[in-house]
Amino acid sequence: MRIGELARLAGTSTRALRHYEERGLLAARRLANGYRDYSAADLRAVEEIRARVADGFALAETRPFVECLRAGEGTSDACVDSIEGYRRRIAQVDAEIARLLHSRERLAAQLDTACRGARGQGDVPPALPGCVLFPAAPGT
Amino acid sequence: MRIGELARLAGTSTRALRHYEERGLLAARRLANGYRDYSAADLRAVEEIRARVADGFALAETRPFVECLRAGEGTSDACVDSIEGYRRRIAQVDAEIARLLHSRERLAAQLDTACRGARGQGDVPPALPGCVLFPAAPGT
DNA sequence: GCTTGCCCTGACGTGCGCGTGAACCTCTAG
DNA sequence: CTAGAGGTTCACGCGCACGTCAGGGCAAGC
Repeated sequence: MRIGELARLAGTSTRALRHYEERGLLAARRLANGYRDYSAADLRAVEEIRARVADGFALAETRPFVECLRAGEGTSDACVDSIEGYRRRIAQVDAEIARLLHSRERLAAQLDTACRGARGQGDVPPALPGCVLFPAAPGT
Repeated sequence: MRIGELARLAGTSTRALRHYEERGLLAARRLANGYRDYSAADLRAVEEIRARVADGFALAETRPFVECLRAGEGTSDACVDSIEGYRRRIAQVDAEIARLLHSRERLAAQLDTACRGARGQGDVPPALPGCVLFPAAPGT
């Protein structure tokens, strides 16, 4: 198939596919007229890339998964490198979540004190806008 | 005080302070020789900016807080705009946390199936590296 | 006069995943 | 024959918070 069809099937853009090629993640055969020619395996590769990127992997970090695909024929995360990749990414995600939870606590505290001490610019209504009971962070 | 001292006191760089000025967040008097001259109020303003940025506010979004400082003399979040800012940011943080939690679930599932089905490149030891019991996400 | 340390104003570099033309070629249908 | 849809490479733009030169001036000690 050609680049437009692959882009549609993978739910992305032709520009992205060319970008993957520039980064060495995707190699296309060429037709006689110079057009890129992709196979079903390439579609799998692109889906793999998109899936990893959607979970926060950088493009370069998707390389082991793609190479594993090429080697393993069909399944993606059958390689040892993939396991390391998953673990590292999970650790990053956990760190980020922890950071955001702390940040949320600080923000909620600030909102609280702001609501108590707010004088406003001018008249402040008895019920301050946005100072209602506030739900907790997701996952807590 | 001059820019170097302010940067040290606020724990940031002179470049950052000039950047804040470019963005209209910080206005400095000038000495006869053209050097920037800052006051204690400016230090408070910079601390406010840094605190907001540390909690994920964009530079432009710190403006209401800084203006509130200038108006309110001393306290930061006494203005109505601040409350709106806190609420919006908390909503963003919650959305981001939710996104990361979903991502983490997918990653953990992937890691699990990878650990079960891993063939590896070559010999795979009985205990796969990185396939130990894995802790849950923070805050769950 | 020389060094040293601080300050000044531009203005480009960084990281990253593409978006968005420009200018051109290729195939197909009417 | 011609339009139109799709392909090609090249290369700049973007967002954002600064880092990092480059090329100067100012003040103080020796």
